[in-house]
Amino acid sequence: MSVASKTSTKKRFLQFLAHKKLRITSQRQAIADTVFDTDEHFTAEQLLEWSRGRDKSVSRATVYRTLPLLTESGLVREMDFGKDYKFYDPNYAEHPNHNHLICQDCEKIVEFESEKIERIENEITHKLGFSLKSQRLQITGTCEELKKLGACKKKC
Amino acid sequence: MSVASKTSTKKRFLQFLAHKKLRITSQRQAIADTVFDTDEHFTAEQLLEWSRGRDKSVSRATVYRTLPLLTESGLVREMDFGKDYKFYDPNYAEHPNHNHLICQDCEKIVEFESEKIERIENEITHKLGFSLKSQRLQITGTCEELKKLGACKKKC
DNA sequence: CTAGGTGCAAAGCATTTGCATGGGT
DNA sequence: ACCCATGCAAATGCTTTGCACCTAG
Repeated sequence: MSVASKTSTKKRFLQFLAHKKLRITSQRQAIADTVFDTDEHFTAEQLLEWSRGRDKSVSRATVYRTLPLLTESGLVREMDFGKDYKFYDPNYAEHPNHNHLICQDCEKIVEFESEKIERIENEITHKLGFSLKSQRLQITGTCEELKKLGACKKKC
Repeated sequence: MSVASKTSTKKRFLQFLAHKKLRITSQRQAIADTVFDTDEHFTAEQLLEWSRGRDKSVSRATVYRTLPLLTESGLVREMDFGKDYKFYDPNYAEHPNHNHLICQDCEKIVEFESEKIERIENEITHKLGFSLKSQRLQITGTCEELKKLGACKKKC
């Protein structure tokens, strides 16, 4: 994602705060800077660590109190990959319908989009009498081909 | 699901235990009876409660120690609907590729299958250099049509 | 000024685990 | 008999919260 779009995503978050009449504190700015400066999925603990790198005064409590604001704004999405802790994905602002493919060996995560799947999902949802609000598709696989190419960096 | 198929699913679990040279205790039987006697998704706490209805001697620890065996057998699947606790789905023995549609208002859950989506998932996974092992698709929506028909029983 | 925000530490809560006892095989 | 499985209760680890102080607006 471009630097410009990331910057504007951060701006959108600050606007979200303003709209809810919430204060723009230095801690919230450090957290927002961190979140919208990366494409990576992160945990609360990582977000704390990275944010403290920018502003020592960020506490664990503030990180946990800010995460719901981030997801509520629609710019970050909570993800569950079956671990004890949650992951957060900062790429929903630009790609609200993207999906995840996870390698069960090396835990590499690839994001992808599919208009075809979106269309079928809408069809089915409608046929069952619902209106689609959001969707999550998670595929688990093994990156055998990537292994051959030497592109799977970790445990493969 | 028919009574007969549920009975045979339970048998498959007992065979799974035998195959792993694990003991068939009264507690494990009570838990298996409970799990394979329902089509409903359940939590660890519910499973404990229901199992104790059959056998007072079932403890919370045993339930938590049995759940991994159930998922490992492939007959039950761990689900995450974004709550603090996990749900378990006992319908994977018969429909290993089914998906979930959840009403965000009343939390009603509908299961569905789609060959088309399965095909596209396989295509994409292959194109990205992976072999598909499993998939989870979860759609969140509102059951407006069900509301009109009066079929949405809860908060709608 | 002043209500909302923060850090700290304690609390919560689902899940896991150590240990002594019990029961399949 | 052997030793895996169990119940109990304590421990774990992520997340939440109460409280007194602080600070953005």
